[in-house]
Amino acid sequence: MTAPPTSLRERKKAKTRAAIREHAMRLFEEQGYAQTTVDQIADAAEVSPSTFFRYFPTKEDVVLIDDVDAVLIDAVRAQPAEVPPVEAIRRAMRQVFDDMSPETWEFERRRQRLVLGVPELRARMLQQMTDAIDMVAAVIAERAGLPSDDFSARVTAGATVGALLAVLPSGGVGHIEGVTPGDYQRLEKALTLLQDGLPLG
Amino acid sequence: MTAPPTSLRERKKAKTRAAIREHAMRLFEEQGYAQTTVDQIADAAEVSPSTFFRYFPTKEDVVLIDDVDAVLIDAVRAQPAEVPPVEAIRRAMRQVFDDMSPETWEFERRRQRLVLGVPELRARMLQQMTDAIDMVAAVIAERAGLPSDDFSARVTAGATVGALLAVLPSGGVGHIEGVTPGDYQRLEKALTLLQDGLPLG
DNA sequence: TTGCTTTTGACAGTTACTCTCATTTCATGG
DNA sequence: CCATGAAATGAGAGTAACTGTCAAAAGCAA
Repeated sequence: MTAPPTSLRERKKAKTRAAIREHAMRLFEEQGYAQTTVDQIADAAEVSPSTFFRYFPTKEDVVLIDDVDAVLIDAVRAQPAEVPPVEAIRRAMRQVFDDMSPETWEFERRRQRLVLGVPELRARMLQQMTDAIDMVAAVIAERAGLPSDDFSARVTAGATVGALLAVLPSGGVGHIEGVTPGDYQRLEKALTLLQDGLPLG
Repeated sequence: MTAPPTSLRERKKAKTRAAIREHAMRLFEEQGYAQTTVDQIADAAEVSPSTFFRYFPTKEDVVLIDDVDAVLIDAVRAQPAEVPPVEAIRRAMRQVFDDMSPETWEFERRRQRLVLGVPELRARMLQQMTDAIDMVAAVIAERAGLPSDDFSARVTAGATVGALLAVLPSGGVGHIEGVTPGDYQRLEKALTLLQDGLPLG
């Protein structure tokens, strides 16, 4: 994915970053998000609290940094032009999920479980999702040769993301396990439903 | 809307609550959300900071308490059973907006402007919106005589809320004015589009 | 007025985050 | 290999959003 860092400095930075993230995730899982303080994370990762904030602007960001979205958008963009929008998104999704290494998959799973379980994180994830709507809308419009802020492209994007969102395991209920293969099937089914026309009117 | 409180105690509480909210909104508008401290709000409303937190669990909640959603859901539920879901939502929306007093409308406008302009608030508003998805899904299912967690009802609800969300003035862009009559027309147009079938495939 | 309950304010403590400054750690040209 | 500049780190002080406790004040009811 990312080009291997050359200098020693870069390598150290990457290591530190990874260490902070790993210990943070572990502690969150062990004791809960709210119960884990930044100081504890810093201690575990053997850095000072100052350094923690140099790597992640907020405690939330440790779990929220997401590199999947961008990849997905690119995959949509790469679909042949004659494929209609929702179908393109579906294919892109399958492609990205299939290409994901088991470790990445596992990591994403842990991340999702955490984020979905903590209301504050959930909220910020939704924010990312609206950003995703913007990007999806732009791609849909682009593929159709429309201006990037085209109204119906936005509505389509919104409906798509909303449909996907509705299918994600919702908080509160209790048994949150992150996105499982079963969830993935539900995601695809939701898109199919949207494509074939909802029972709306 | 709400039954007039009887005892002196109740009246005082309502007054205090209103005062805190009003001063908070004013200060937020004047100096910005982040620049306004809870202490300042408490000072302006002539209560102690302790009291502030007794009335509102967090600083965010001063602007986030929303009583429109519940009304909307009820309005949807009140539509005749033969009206298809998205159409029912559309009618309910029109009804609720039409019934809103000018003061309520103005207040909502100020509130929306604030919320949409501040990322943290925006995020939490989205959280409320997903709760709305849940409720909308339940109503849709209920109207169709399906179990309240029916899959296609959820997808429909998600797509609907997502479409509406996509049409709201997005942050970042700059000129946020809250929901205007123009925005309302856009909301209706989005629903029409969704009903008539999106250019999806 | 006299008790009882609710509301309030003062205060101390925790935690996430910000800023500043001195020290250490790496990179590099000689 | 070393001197010099740049970048990363740690320490510490400060702010602001909360939380919990306790005693004083205000409404209520007899």
